[in-house]
Parts: sequence; structure tokens; C-alpha cells
Amino acid sequence: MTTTDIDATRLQDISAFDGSLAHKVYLALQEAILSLQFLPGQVIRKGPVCERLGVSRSPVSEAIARLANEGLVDVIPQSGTRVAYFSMEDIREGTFLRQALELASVAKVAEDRSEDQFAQINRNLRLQTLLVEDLDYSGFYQADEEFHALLMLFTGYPRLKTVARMVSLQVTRARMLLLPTPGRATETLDEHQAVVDAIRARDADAAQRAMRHHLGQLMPRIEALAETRPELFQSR
Amino acid sequence: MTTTDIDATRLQDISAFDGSLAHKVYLALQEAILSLQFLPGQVIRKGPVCERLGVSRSPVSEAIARLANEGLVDVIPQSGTRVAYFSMEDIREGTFLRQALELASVAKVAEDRSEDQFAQINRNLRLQTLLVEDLDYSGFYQADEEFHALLMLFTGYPRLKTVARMVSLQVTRARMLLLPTPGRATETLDEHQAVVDAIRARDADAAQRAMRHHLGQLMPRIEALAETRPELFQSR
DNA sequence: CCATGAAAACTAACATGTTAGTCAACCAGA
DNA sequence: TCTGGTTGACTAACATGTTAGTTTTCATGG
Repeated sequence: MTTTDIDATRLQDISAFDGSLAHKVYLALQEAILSLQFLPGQVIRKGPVCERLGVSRSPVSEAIARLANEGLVDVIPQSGTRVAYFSMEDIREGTFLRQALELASVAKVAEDRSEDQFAQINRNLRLQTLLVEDLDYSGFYQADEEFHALLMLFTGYPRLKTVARMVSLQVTRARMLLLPTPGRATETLDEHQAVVDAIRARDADAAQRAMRHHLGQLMPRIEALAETRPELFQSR
Repeated sequence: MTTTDIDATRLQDISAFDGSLAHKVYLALQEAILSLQFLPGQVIRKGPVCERLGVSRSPVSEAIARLANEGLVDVIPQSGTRVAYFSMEDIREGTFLRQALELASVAKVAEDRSEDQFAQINRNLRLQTLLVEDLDYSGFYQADEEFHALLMLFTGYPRLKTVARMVSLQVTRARMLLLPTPGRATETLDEHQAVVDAIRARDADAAQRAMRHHLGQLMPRIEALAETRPELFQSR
């Protein structure tokens, strides 16, 4: 009973965020789910969440509705809400959608980029190199995220990043289970380098190939997780 | 005052839909916005909507929140909600996102399709031919939609269609302004034929080129609208 | 011991009351 | 006439009360 419930005290204080109350609650819950502080299958009860965050049920309901829309929670009508299990189908689909958007982005950027934009991308890559040398994996993860964010930003389409993030939320959550290793970080660096080289050469086709290869490295590593941590994958 | 308000009586009865009340209200409002029964800039007041649909403010609020998330309405905090103006930037972005997803889909389908799937696609194409011959543009529009829906369905990724629809809602709305012409229908048919030919040959690359060409026909026609109907485009 | 079903307890969904932010109309003063 | 501030009406956002559907519990009969 209690073991299947989330621990609402692990929600971070919402005063750190801005926007409407509902949006703050949404961010707090999403963060807890993505960071696996709330585990798949655990039940989210509005009461404890309201109590912990000091808000009423309205903003919590709205937040949960958005999470349900993103597939991070399953709402059982008139019954309850639980953290969604990992689903290999969802993750594969998220990867496919993400790749479609990344490939289109990198091709456009390779063709249209300004010199200044390329300089920013290249600067980020050099930062990545330093962080790998320092074995700063947390920093590297952040720089990696920013690398992809920069590419999307430079398409000139502001919603792209948001959409890409949304379609691959399940993938993002699964990535949390992957432990960083020196070997993988070095490989990632090389793959990013190939993407940057193609962008430098304004070779859209090569950029797509490099990006496709880079993104293709992720799924096999996630597939392995289904064996290692079967309890997190949908067993219903 | 009243001329800038939506006419809530034009909302269709929600008992036709299923799901939660909030979902029904969402569908009714979205339909009214996409079909241009509610025009850009018009103010949506919860009161009249509640009255018309016979529901309370809760489901209406949730519906509006979703529409705001999709960019179909603009919510001004503590003040009001209005139907979003057309924005060329949004439409261009929606087209880009849609194309990214369509290209990835058609490539995958060209590679992985079963014989039965191809037969279904081909059957749809023959239906399109008949409808064009009959000058049934409404039917042709529907078959066109189904053509693209089939391709996405056959990727095996169920959310793809939903995501593609969501990212290109603004484009869908803009398409409502385009009058169907015999010439364009015939061209569309030829473009679809090229896509199908490539899928028949399992040539992913050719399928992408054909689809890119097909989708590329839309933007110029929409661009022209900004001149014809400037009052619908954002003037802010 | 197990099957069964009634009822209690709990939940999301919905309705309604309340708060606080926004905006336009109005008025005073220049 | 124009400017700047004040006020009041109106709104979304939030809080809370209510309803209806689901699940679990537990007594009863086999």
C-alpha cells in the first residue's frame, strides 16, 4: 500500500520555478519522474502532493493532465494516477521521432548556418573536449544536451526544441539509467566531431549521416536495460 | 465588443463526442477554430461556452489549456483568451516539423512495408483517382488525409500521427483557406503517384524525394494567403 | 477454506465559490 | 486637447465543495 505510493516529500520546492502555480507543479512532478525519484508503477495521490507543495487540487490536476498527455503518467478514470512504466515501444517511437527532427535540423543548419552560429557550435564542442578530459560526466551531459539544443535553436524554429523534448521524454528518462563511462564519452565526442565537421563543410548529407550514426548508438544501450531492470518495464 | 467575441452557438453539440467532458469541449472548440467558424483575434469567454455546452468552467478551462498548449489560442493571464492569429513563422515551422516526420515515415514504410500494406496504400490512391474524376473535392480531401495517415500508421508508431497532427495544426487551419481546384487536385494525384511508385520499388530515397516535392507545393500557396487575407495574420 | 456480493472508502472528474491581476473608462489637472 | 492616475468591471487562476465511478474490504454462505 504505502510502498507503491510516491514519496511526495521528495518533490522540490516549487517557489524555485516561475509561471502559474499549475506550471510550477508540472515542472516539479516532471522532474521527479524523469530523475526516477518517482518510480514506474508508483501511485500519485493528489492529497499528499497538494499538502507538500502547499497548493490546492486545481493546479495539481492541471499538471497531471499535462503529464498524462506526455505519457509520463497513466490516469485511470475515477480511480488513480500512476507513474508510467517504461515501454520499449514508446522508447523506440520516441527515438524515431527525435531522430526525424534531429536529422531535419542538422541538415538545415548545415545549409543555412552563419559563421557566428558555427563558431558557437564549435565552441561547445571544445568545451565537451575539456569536460571529457576532466572526467566531468555531469558537465559533459549538460554540454551534450546544449550541443543538440544549439542545433535546433539555429534552425530558427523556436518550437522545435520543445517538440523534440516532448516526443522523447521517455527516452530522456531511460537515459537516466545509463551510467556514464569514459569510453562512451570519448565515442560521443568523436561522433559530435563528425557532425561539426560536416556542418563546417556545409555538407547537409554528411551531417545527416553523422547524426544518424550518433543517434543510432543510443537504442542498443537502452535495449540492454530491459534485461537488467525488468521491473521498470511494463509488466501489466 | 460583441463583434470581437466568438459566437458560442456555433459550437457543435458535444454529446456527439466521447471521452471526458473536458475532452469533448476540447474537440468542439478545436473544430470551431480549425474550421474558421471562430476567427483569429476573436475573444473566447468561458461563460457563453459553458452555457452553450451545458457544462461548468472546469472542463472548459482544461480544454482551453490544451488549445493554448497547441498554440491555437492565446491566453492573456487574468485577462482573457483569444483565437490565435495566423503567423507565417508558426506555419513555416509547422511545415518543417511535419515534413521531417513525413520524410522519416515514408522512408521507413518504403523499406519495411508488407505486401498487404502496399495494397492498402495503392487502393487509397485508386480511390483518389476516382474522386478527382468525379470532381468530389471534399471526398478527395478526405482521401488525401487518409493517404498520409496510412503512411504514418504503417510505420508501426501509433503516436506519430498524433504528433504530426499536433505540430501542423496551424497549417491545417491555413489549408482551410485554400480553395480546391481541378488543376491542383490532378497535380496532387501525380505527386502521390510518385510516392507510391517509390514505395512499390522499396526505394526509400526516391520516396523521400517524391514526398519532399509533394509537401513543398503547399507553402507557396499559403504564402499567397498572407497577401489576400492580411486581417487573419498577426498584426501585433 | 474459498467464493460472492454488498457496502464502505477512496479517487478523478466536475461544479461552484473566491482571489487577485488586468484593462478600459473616466476624471482631474495641465 | 492631452496626460496621468484612479477606480471598477471583468477575467483567468486558484480553492473548495460535490458527484459518480472504481476498488478494496469484509461479512456471509457454500
